[in-house]
Amino acid sequence: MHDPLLAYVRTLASTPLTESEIDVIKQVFVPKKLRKKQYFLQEGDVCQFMGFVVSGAMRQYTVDSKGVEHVFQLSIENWWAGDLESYTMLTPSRYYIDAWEDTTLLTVSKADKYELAALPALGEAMSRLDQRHAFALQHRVNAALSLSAEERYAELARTYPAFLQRFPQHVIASYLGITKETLSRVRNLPAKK
Amino acid sequence: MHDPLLAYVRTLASTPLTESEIDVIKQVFVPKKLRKKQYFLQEGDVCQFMGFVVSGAMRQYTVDSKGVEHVFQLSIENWWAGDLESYTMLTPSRYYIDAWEDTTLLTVSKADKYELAALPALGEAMSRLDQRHAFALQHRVNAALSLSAEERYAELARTYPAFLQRFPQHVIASYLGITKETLSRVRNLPAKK
DNA sequence: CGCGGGTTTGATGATGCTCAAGCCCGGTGG
DNA sequence: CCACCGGGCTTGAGCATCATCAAACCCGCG
Repeated sequence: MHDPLLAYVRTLASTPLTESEIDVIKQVFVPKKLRKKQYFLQEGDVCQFMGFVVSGAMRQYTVDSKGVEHVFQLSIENWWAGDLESYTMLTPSRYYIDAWEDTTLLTVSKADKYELAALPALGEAMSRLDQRHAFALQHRVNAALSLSAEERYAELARTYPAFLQRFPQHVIASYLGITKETLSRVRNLPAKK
Repeated sequence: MHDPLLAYVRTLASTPLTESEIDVIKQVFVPKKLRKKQYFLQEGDVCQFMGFVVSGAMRQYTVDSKGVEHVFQLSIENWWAGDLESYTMLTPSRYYIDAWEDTTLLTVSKADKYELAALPALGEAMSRLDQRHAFALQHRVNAALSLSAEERYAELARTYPAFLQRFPQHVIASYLGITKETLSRVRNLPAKK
């Protein structure tokens, strides 16, 4: 059950995990199953848990005043799900998070996460994780501000091709900040060149 | 010289700073002055220092294949300057960073930053800093993907009004991902309502 | 067979970009 | 002192990109 998470943590840590560290991880990460379409978080709630995706696929999005969904984050195996800001600041979230497929998560509360951070190897792993997260966001800001729809799609296809297999186009389109019609055209035009 | 930085760190830490912590900070943060237009970092270089802005204003931007500048980050007093990804991964940066006004920085190397992180109060402060940074990026991704030019400008004016005083409109426009002409129109239209 | 979810295609329109011109204003040098 | 220049801001006309709305299609499934 916890194996994918342990493997993941090992890629982040600079030292091998000790037995006791492995025990703590198994203890604080509690499994949770979500059915397709089931909510993990709803707007207005405080995000009490971060979830490591063991299997399945999830979607994090806002709903604007016109009722349109704006996908902010997609998560598949070996990614995280949760609203980090709500989780760390204990503020109500602006996001919905739900399962796009039946999904298995390993969830950890904020208090337990502090316990983890106290262990040297895991504290280091977590700060690396936060860094990676920040870098990914940095790239997305860049892409969103300075690339066209076609370029953004090409970049996604290059960087995270797995997403394209797992989510339908209208979800991908929203993630890219464009409409499904535009995505459809952008995908088909290059084929005709 | 270091007072603004110490005050800033105190807002991040949960415990008062000890004498020895203050000493370490004064030791590892070395002052640097930049003249207007002077580079702090150039594309292709590895970012060796992060800089805390004591006075002045700085600009971080990429230059695309057509020679157009895309402003990614603006920094004034009590903000940081530097390419965090290049700094932590030791990879060549895609950014230029230069001084928009004459600027005084307190710079810290990566090695010295690790020394700081080892002290409990400062390690905590730094991880909070990283978190804040991530939250700000998260908001920007949202804004870039789901708001119009007018809405993005309004949000900036609300969130960081100080920027509007310190940078000319064409710089603000680039930061928002729009052209200076569009920004000019967006600013003047609401006035006529 | 019909239905729901997803994708495609077309017509139209809004938003924002490009290119070009003109204005304002604060230097700087004759 | 004034003429000029550069940087910044504005305005306008035309255009590209992308959104919207609507219709049709496709296909897996009850």
